[in-house]
Amino acid sequence: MNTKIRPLSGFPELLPAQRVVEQQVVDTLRHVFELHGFAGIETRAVEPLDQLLTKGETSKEVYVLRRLQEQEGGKDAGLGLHFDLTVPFARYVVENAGRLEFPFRRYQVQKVWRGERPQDGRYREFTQADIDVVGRDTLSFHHDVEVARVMLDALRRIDFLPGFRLQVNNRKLLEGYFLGLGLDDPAPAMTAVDKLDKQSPEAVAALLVEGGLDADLARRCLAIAEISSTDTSFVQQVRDLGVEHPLLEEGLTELAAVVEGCAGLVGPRVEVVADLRIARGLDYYTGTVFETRMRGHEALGSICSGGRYDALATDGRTTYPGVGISLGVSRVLVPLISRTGLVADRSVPSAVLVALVDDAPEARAASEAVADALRARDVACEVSPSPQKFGKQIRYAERRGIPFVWFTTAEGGHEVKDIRSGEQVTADPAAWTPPHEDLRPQVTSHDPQEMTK
RNA sequence: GUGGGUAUAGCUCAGCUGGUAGAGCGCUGCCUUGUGGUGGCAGAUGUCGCGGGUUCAAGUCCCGUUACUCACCCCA
Repeated sequence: MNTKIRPLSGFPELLPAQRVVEQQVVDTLRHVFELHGFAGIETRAVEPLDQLLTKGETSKEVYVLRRLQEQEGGKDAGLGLHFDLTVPFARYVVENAGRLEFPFRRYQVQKVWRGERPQDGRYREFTQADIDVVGRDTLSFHHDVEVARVMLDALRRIDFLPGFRLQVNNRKLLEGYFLGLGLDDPAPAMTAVDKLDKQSPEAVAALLVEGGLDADLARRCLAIAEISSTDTSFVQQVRDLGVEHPLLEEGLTELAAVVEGCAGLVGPRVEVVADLRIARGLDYYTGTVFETRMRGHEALGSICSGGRYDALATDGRTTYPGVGISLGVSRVLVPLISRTGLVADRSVPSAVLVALVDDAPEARAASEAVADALRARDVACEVSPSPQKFGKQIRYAERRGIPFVWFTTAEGGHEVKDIRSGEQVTADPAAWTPPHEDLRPQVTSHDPQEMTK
């Protein structure tokens, strides 16, 4: 074994049959995003460091750019690889505000980089798929509902993935509740409540008491976090806690609207729940917040998150409020691929291998002519690399998952063989087409139970 | 950044209290002189992560190191 060449932790790479899965996911996302009228953009991979760090405390996670052949007095410092797509997008909006139409709706599928310690489902280089809607000065609330609906629509169409549970909350609701309880600063209570996912209520309550709350108040803070419902019944449950505050009312109304607005997309693979624990660590969220769990893989954490941010982008005079949601493409796929063996049924696009009779140039030309005739009708195919025995050529196809092998007979006739069934029939290169399902690589869930669980 | 685990063939792994390396799968060839898959036969492949130490002798014990991995933190 060559010890010098090893995988780099946190930088996943896929084999061709696995890459097909990722490509199909991205294709579907793009298709659905465009169906909903979102325009695609791509931003540069690097941003000025100060821009990247406006988001807060994550400075250590940014990869700083440095040239290996640095000139004297080189001034490359100050650039870093972006660690999400929201911050570069906010910069892009401000930079191009004069040339964009608002509200501006865009999708963006790109690699991002984070210097965190890698783990299952956590990578240092990974792909995110974002959709956001940004307004100038104001942005209607109904876009909060819209981005959730678009993402759910996309996810439910990727039918080889397990089911999802979208968990929604609203920061106004939490903040209003905590203010209504009499807390001076609701922020610590919000981050504490967010930890209920991993820590026991007792531990979180202890955290709050450490922060200066008395035990009873801490308990009341946690009371709201225990509430969740797949319909709007959470509203009454919150009211029963007997806390009043205008912000709380606003949050309740908005959250109820998101739950109701997404109801039409709920189905066997899509669940929507108002979960009042969800607060999100990032501090720029101001209203709606989303997290998403993948059924059977809850330990991965949220695979799709986002929310409302009222002031992420500003040029000092104008602010551009937005709402968006971000799917961790790598977080969804890489664990699925390695755990359940999710792959396409072939490692090449070819639906047909055109066999080669002998080494003569005319033989290759004849096979290429067949291949070109097939390609003219969008049938992906390739000519056999060498005129081995037909058994070997068939095996070449089989190894790659190519379903059909094309033979030209000595008399100039044509036959095509389905190597799965062994059936071989005469065929016309100018007319024959494989069944629709064999035209492109197919992805099927390795474990069908995953989908219906 | 903090703490634990692991490192042997392409892959998954075995190797007991130290005696110079194995299995399954995969791969190559032949049985099968131009139609694969099943079956039979034959075959190839390892600086046992790296460096040092103990020992007559180290894959095995000790130290260091690197990588991978899991948990915390944080997040997609």
